[in-house]
Amino acid sequence: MSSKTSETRERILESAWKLLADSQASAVRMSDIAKQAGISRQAVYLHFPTRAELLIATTRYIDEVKDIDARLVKSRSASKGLERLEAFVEAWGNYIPEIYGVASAFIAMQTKDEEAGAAWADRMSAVRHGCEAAVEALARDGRLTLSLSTSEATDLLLGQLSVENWELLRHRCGWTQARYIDVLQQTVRAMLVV
Amino acid sequence: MSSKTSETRERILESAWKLLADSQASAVRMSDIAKQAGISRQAVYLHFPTRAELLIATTRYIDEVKDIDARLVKSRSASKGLERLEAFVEAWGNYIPEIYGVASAFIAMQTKDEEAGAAWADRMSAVRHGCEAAVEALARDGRLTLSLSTSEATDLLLGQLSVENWELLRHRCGWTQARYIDVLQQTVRAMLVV
DNA sequence: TCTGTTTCTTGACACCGTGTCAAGTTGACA
DNA sequence: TGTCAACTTGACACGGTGTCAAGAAACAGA
Repeated sequence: MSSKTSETRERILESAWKLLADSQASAVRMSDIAKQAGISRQAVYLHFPTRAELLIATTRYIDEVKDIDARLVKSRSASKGLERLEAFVEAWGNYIPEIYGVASAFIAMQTKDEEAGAAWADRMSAVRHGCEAAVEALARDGRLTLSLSTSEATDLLLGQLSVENWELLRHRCGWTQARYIDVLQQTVRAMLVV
Repeated sequence: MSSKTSETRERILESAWKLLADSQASAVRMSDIAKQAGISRQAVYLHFPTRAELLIATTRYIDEVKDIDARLVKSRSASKGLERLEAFVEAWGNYIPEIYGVASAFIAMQTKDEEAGAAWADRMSAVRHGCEAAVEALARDGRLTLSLSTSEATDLLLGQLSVENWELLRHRCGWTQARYIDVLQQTVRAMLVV
C-alpha cells in the first residue's frame, strides 16, 4: 500500500465527513464527495465498493480522529453507578454532534439498504452496551428504580440518548448543547434512579 | 364527482394503508399500491399527483377511520393536569401503532422530499400541541418540575412520545404495547411531575 | 340509441442516483 | 524501457418517480 493510495482514501473520507457535516446528509451523493475530494466519481468506487461501505468507513474514521474511547474513560472508571450514568450521558451526548452528519445519512439509508441498516444497528448496539453498563452499576448500588428491569432501563436510556432525540431537541426545538446535556442528565436521573 | 371516482380513490387509500401497515414502509412503491388496488399505476397519478400527496391523504384517511379526535376526548376533558398527561400518553401511545406504517414512510421520505418533510412536521406540531396542553395543565396545578420551562417540558414529552421511540421500544427491544404505555406513563411522570 | 365526457389503460419516455464496464492516461519504480 | 497501479473518461444498466399521448370503456343526458 503506497502512501499515495491511503492519501486518496483519506481525502475521500475527509470529504465525505465534511459534506455530511454541513449539508443535509441524505443529499450528499457519491459525485459530490468525489468533487470535494478532487477526483472522479469512479475513483471513489476504487476505494469503496458502495455508498454504504463509504459511510461505514467514515464513522470509523471519525471515531478514530475524535477518539471516542478517550471520551468514555471517565464513565468507565466511575466507582458509583450514578456517577457513571451521568458521565456516560455527558460523553455520548457530547459525541452525537460529531457524528450527527453521518448518523443521519445512515438513518435515512437504513430503510433502503440492508447493509447500512446492519451497520447502524451494530453501532447502536455498542451504545447500548454503554447504557447497560451504567444501568447495571446503578442496580449494584441498589439505586435503580424498582419498577424497571435492568433491560427495560437500558432500553429507555438508549431511547433518551438516541440521535433522533438529540436532533429533535437541538435542531427542531433549538436547545443549546449545554442545556441538552443538563436536562438529559436530570431527566435520566428522574427516570431511572430511586 | 361521481361515486365511482371517490370509490377508486378510497380503494387506493385502503391499498396504501394495507401495504404500509404490513411491509417495510419505504419499500412500498406506487406500482405496488396500484396493483393492490387493481388498477394501473397511471390511474393512481390521476388521483394523487405525487407519492408524498398520497401518503398525506392516507394519514388523513386513517385519522378519519380510526377517529383520532374521539381518542383524545378523555385527555382533553381531564380536570387535573396529571390526569390529562396520563390520558394523553395513553391515547397517543395507543394511536401510534395505527399510523406506524405511514409514519415510517414519512420519516424515510422526509430527507429526500421537501413536501413530505413539511407534511410530517405539520403532523408533529399537532402532537406537540397536545403535549403542550398537558404540560400547561400540569403547570397550572403547580406540579410541573421546577427546573423545566413549559416549553422544555413540552419538547421532552414530544421526544418521549415520538414514533421513533415507540419503534425502538416495541420493535427493536420487543416490548409489549401494554408495557410500553405503562412504562411511558411512569417515565413521563418521573420526568415532569414534582 | 346515439353522443359526449370522464375515468382508466397501455406503452413510451425523461430524469436521477447508484453501481458496472472498458479503454486509455499518467507516473513511479525496476 | 517496460510494467504495474492508480486514476480518468465516457458509456451503460437498473430501479423508481413522474409525464405524455392515444385509445378503450363506462356512463350520463337527449
